[in-house]
This record gives sequence, C-alpha cells and structure tokens, in this order.
Amino acid sequence: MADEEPTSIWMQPEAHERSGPGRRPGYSREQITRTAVQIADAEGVEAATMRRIAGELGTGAMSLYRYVPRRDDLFDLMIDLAMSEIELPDGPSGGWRGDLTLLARQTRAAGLRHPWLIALLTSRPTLGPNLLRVHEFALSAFNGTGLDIDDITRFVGMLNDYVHSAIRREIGWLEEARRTGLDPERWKRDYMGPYVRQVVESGAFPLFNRSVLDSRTAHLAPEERFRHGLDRILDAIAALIPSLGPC
Amino acid sequence: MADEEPTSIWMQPEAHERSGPGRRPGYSREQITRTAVQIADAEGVEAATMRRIAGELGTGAMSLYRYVPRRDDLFDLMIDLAMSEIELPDGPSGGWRGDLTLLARQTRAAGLRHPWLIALLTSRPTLGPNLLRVHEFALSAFNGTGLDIDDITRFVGMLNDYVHSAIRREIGWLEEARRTGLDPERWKRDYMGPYVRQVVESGAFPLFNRSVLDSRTAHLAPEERFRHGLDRILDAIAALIPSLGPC
DNA sequence: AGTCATTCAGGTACCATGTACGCAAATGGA
DNA sequence: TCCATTTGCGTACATGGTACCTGAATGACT
Repeated sequence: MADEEPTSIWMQPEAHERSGPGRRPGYSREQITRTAVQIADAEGVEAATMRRIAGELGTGAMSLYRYVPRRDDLFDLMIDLAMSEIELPDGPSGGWRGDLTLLARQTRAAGLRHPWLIALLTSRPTLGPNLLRVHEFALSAFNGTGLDIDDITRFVGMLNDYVHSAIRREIGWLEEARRTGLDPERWKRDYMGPYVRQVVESGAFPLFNRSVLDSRTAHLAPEERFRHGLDRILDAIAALIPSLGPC
Repeated sequence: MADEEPTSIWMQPEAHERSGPGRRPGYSREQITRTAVQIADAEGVEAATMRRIAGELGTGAMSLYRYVPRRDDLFDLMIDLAMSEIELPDGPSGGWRGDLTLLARQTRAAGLRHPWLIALLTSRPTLGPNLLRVHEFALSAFNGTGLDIDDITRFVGMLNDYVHSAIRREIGWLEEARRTGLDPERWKRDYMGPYVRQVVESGAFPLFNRSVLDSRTAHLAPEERFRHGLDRILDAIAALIPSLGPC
C-alpha cells in the first residue's frame, strides 16, 4: 500500500480502475479475502497464513501486501465478507420481534458457516460497511416504538450478546477439538469429559451439577435451543419497553 | 510434565511435596503464572511469551515446560489466578439482586485490572476451580426463587454476557491502542476517529449516527455507565421471574 | 519506435515465537 | 559411594509476519 499511516483499512479503499503507467494488478482484495475465508472455514483461522493464502492463489506471500497492509486488516476484510452474507430487507417491517428474529437467525447461520467469525468479531473492534448495515437494521427495528436511542442501543446490545454467546456455545468444543487436532468425539471423551465428571463427582458445586445433569434444554436440537433462548431474550426486551404497557 | 496425554491442565495438578531422589524444583506453577500475569497486565498478553516470562524469572524458556505443559495451559492458569481475586461471600445472602450486583462489580474490577482476562475467557472454554466457584455463586443467587435450573442458567448467562460485553466496551480501544503501539489519544484521533467521522458525515446510517451523537449515557463516568446498564439487565431478569408476579 | 516513470510480482532475509531433544547438575535412598 | 530420578536449560527446528530489493510489465510522452 502506498500509505503507511496507521489508519483503518476502511479508509484505504482498494485502488480501483486506474489510468496511467504501471503494471496491472493480477489479484484483488476481494479475491484474497475470499481465499482466506475458504481456508479459515475449512481449517481454522490460524491456517489462513499469508504464505498459505498466497500459495492457494499460486503466488508468493509478499504479493499479498500490495493489496492488504497487514494481516490484521485482512481479518477485518474477512469479517466484513462474512457479514455481507447476512441477507436483510431494505428496511424494518414494523414488527421488531420478527425483524430481530430474522436478524438473529441470519447471524447464527453466518456464524456456523464461518466458525471463526464470532471470535474475530469480539476480538477486533471493526466497523466495516456490512457490520454497519446489519447494525443499522437492528437499530431500525425499534423505530416507531418511541424508545430512547440509548435504550435501543442497549436492547440491540442484549440481543447481540445473546446471539454471539449462543453461537460460541454451539461451536464451542467443536472448534476446540479441531484446534487441538483431535476428532470431536475423542475430545469430549478424553479431554474435557473426564474433568467435568471429576468435578461433578466431587459434589463441590451442587448447582453446577444440576445445570449439567438436570438440564432439559441440553437435549434439544441446537436450532430449537437457539430459538428458545432467543425468545426469552426478546421476552425480556418486551418487558422493558414501557410503551407496551405493564407486562 | 510426565504425562503427555492431551488432557485438561486441571487434571494434571502440580507435583507437590515429593519424597525421593531427584533435584528439587526451583520454581512453581503459581510463581510462573503470577509472573505471566504481571507481564500481561503491563504490556498485553502477547508480551507474555515463554522466553519473556522465563527471563523475568532469571531462567531459560525451556525450564517453564517442567511446570506447564503448553503455553495455552498457562493461559488457563492465568485466567484462574485472575478469577481468584474475585472475592465473594461463602453463600448467597438471600437477595439475588444484591448478590449479582456484587458479583458484577467484582468481575468488572478484575477485568479492568487484567485487561486480557475477558478476551482469554471468551476464547478458551476453561473450567478452573475459581471459575467454578464464581459460577456456582452466581447460580446460587437464584436459590429459593423456585426457578428451573435452565432458567437460572439462562439468567446467569444473560448477566455474564452483559458484564463481559460492558468490560470489553470499557477497555475497547484502550487495548487496541496499546496493541498498535500508539498512545490512546492519538489512536482515537488518527485511527478510528476519522473513519467514524466519515461514516457519520456520509449520513448513510442515521440510527448509528444518533447512537453516536445523541447518546446521553456516553457522557457518564464509566462506573455509572456500567452500573446503569447492569440495573437494566437485572430489571430484565426480574421481569422474567414468574414468582415475582406480574411486574 | 524509443524512453522512462510507475506499478506489480515475488524471492530472500530477518526476527520472534513455541517447543522437541538431549545432556549436565542436583538429590536422596540403598 | 553409587545410582535412579528429577530439574535446569542450551541448542535447534519449524512456522509465522513482514521489510527490502530486484526485475518485469505497462502506458504516456517525445
């Protein structure tokens, strides 16, 4: 990149069609990002190294630096590409509950398709165009309810926190198993399993035990589980909206 | 470590007082962990490399591997050490709201003292003794309310999600500034600032704009802000507890 | 057509990191 | 005193991001 100022990647758009001397670019930011996403989907984000991405494209690692200033910026681009898959109507429908349910499901789908997405999202304060688009849709769902912007922001935050947390739980040890190279079943049985059993059998944490042993939602299908938790969060939000009257 | 099985660090307790031949250990897991925590507090978790920790202790990097199987396990130990600072009464007081407020404040304090804590906690599914202790206290706060264990788990999850999310926001670009090596003021002004301004001025996301420009809670002191958000989450939980009657 | 500033491709190299391996030193029991 | 055992840690390797540099491609201008 020409500019080496420490500034956000979103302020350094790719040099588009250019007229003038100089060799024509053989790759593109989007192509590189797409390749990185593919690798990360299949083998985890830690496998998406500069060398590996370049190799996949049939070029050398340093070529990528013509398109992306640093590897961290590539993460931001990956996040935005994944967020671009979240399909939403142009504006809110008028029913906040339905709109937020749609948003939550789309987000979950993207998070499962790209198991690295939520982790990157929470570790990097990025504000790419697609994140902004999605966020704006979430905020707009509450338009017309007469709510304060601070309340709206808080509700959207609550929803986001639940969705992210639920996705993390759903991916959870699946990803951890892949990271350590064990297959998921073996990981649960040999790695975390025995420890949890030991904790349970010690009896030192009775309520933790109940949450492990007596849980009913644990036996639900993941999608049902997500849906159920989501409904409770939306109930909580509804309970806090004064214009809906008491209860 | 003797055992090289891929098993949780919590299943491999440190070899304590031993009688028999062999040189005596010169260090300890706790000492190493404490050193790692100090470095991470001061310079970020990425500065707590094996060589650096060892250097601080006046020894070689490989010596640490007599006490900790892998660096990732050291992260688990760091998390648990930080969690051990969360001081809680032995049992719940009977008022769930007060207990959870106490817990939230203690967690916030630990999260601010150790800016890496929340990030590690969300990136690693670890269940150290102190995490279990804290979690058990949170669950126990709802004892006697007649709630289902699944509901209790959900409420504790909601609280945790809020607390973690709020701490992340509060640390937020402070940490990001340190990571990039810029001082915080310069970071806000030169790095993220101009981009946010550009987005705002584009007018493409009107509700995002309002959340940036018209927010009233943004001007509160961090502690008030945290407290206020916490109260709303507790309100939401209260609204979902059926035994409290309608509103 | 020839010259040249400009831009891209990518090899080489440097430094930092986690950690496997091996050997020397220390230690207490026989 | 000998020896099995355990710790301390230097060496070495693989892997990572990325600075630097050379050469090739390209279009404008003379």
